Amino acid sequence: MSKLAVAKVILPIALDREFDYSIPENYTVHKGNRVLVDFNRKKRVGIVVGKREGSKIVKLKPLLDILDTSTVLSQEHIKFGQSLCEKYPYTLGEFLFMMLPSYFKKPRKFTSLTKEDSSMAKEKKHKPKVEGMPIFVKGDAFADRYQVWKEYIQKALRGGSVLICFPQISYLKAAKSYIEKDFEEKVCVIHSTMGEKTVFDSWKRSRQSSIILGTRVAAFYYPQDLNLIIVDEESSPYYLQEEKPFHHLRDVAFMLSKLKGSDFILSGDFPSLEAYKLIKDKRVSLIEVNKKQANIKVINESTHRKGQALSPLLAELLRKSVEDKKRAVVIYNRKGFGAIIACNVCGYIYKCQHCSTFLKLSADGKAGICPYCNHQSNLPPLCTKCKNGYIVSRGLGIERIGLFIKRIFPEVKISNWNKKDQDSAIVLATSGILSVLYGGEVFDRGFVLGIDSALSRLDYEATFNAFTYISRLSLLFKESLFVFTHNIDHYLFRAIKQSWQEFYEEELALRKELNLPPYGTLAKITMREKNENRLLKHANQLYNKLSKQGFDVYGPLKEKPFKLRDKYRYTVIAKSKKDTALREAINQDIKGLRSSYLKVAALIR
DNA sequence: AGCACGCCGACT
DNA sequence: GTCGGCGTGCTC
Repeated sequence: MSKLAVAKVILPIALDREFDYSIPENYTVHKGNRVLVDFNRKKRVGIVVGKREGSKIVKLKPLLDILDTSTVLSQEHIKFGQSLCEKYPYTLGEFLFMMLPSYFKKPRKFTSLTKEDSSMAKEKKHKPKVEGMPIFVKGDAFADRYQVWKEYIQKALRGGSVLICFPQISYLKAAKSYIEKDFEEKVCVIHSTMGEKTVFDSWKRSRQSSIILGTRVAAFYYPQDLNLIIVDEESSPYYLQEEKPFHHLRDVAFMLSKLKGSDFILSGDFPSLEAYKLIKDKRVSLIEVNKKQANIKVINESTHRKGQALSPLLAELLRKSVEDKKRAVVIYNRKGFGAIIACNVCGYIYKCQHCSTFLKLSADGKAGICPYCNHQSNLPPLCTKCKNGYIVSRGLGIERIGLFIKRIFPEVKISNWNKKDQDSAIVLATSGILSVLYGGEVFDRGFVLGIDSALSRLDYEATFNAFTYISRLSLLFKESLFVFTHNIDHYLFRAIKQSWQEFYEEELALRKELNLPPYGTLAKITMREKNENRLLKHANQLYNKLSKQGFDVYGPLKEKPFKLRDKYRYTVIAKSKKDTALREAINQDIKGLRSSYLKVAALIR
């Protein structure tokens, strides 16, 4: 065997394998460098994760180019990627390329700009952590939580950088204005809608002693001198990435803080059950600031017919609010006029050609648009079925509710929450209004509609999510929040009158009994393919495999929507007390199922 | 994952 | 003939 210098290269594909390439004699390569290689007759950007002498492969291709003069990913980044692979059934290639701004995914040369950059390569040890245990900062308003963080941020900045994650861009923007008042020159913003060049510039700026404000993608771009991680609105469902590589930011941030030895702060108005359990088990300490007394009133509508234009009880309460000269907010969590489009004569409902979904009216009102695949279809002037009627938007959206209200109160000023009209007596809102919690704006009375449909979802987190949704909304109102339901016996409506801890304890007990997270591990495996029957066969196969291995298995269940972009989708759910056993089994089982027509994705938590 | 290659049934 | 769906194997 010749003593040939060989680089082990990882490529951004769903193959958990490294590929050997020979290093030409005049090249110097380091671990963490990006390189250009010929892979399967195509030029691709890869990352060098190791070197060796010689290879088992006889016909090695050479590296075509070294793209970085300084290492873009440290050894520690690679290690972090490897630990992510252990936790989630995805490849090192998929995770490593998440740690790089997309600017680096193209074969662009990158030259180290400042001498500070070289500190990345040296991987020097940074300051030891300040706190012992992670903390949870619980506070209703962002401003209150931030006051607690501030001291930690100042301390951490002395020896390095701070990463603060927000679930949504609207929250991030609201928080940015606060934080910039204190740390203006240090703030860098990174989120996924920013555009390649802007992310790249922020990434460069954030390599040393900065405060990175970002959405969940920013955690993967962490700098070498990271000293403190803060996850705000920690219980937000936006932290769960529902496409591959699936992950939950809370877990990713936790792993990162352990790896870096950095301080860790979870924060929010209401913790997730996962965080609450950590607090309960004394693995996270709780700091509670400025608790507001919520005033929630449940309105029983069970004596009224469902589907009425506007609930008479709501109309009555709104009239009273207007009379009392109070500012009322009507909250319904669906944007636009309605959910579907249909013929006004024969009632035919228009569906997407590629999905089992109903089309909704596009924003300009001229086309039918699929809410899942975004496919647009032109609307015929007359209904294609009966050739007799017009196509109209049907179903309920916040704008239609607004029309109903306008009809009852023609002289009252009504506006949308995100418009500037600050003096409206009635404000229309979707859940987006929660971002004003960051600004601290307060209305008088709130009216929540449509909570029943959130509760009817087949989802073990539905009640918990509805609880935090209502509790959070209640913080916006000086007087009270009215919640309308046809389902008054649901335990949620008893729970929201108790203290949050009581509800959390009850919900935890339920999870424990059912072996659900945070007590057990839950895996949701979704499979999709064009042929419905064959897909069902495959889904049953997976079901049998998992149940033979002794896991609690459910399904196959039809995903919603069942057909998406011309592919049918089934889900199999598996539960286990043994976390690693389940993860390993799924890793194995889905490998055996992969083929060119069957796509498998697994969400494990 | 992507893609080339090869097999086979369907159809102008 | 040839087009397209789909199984298999390979990537340093």
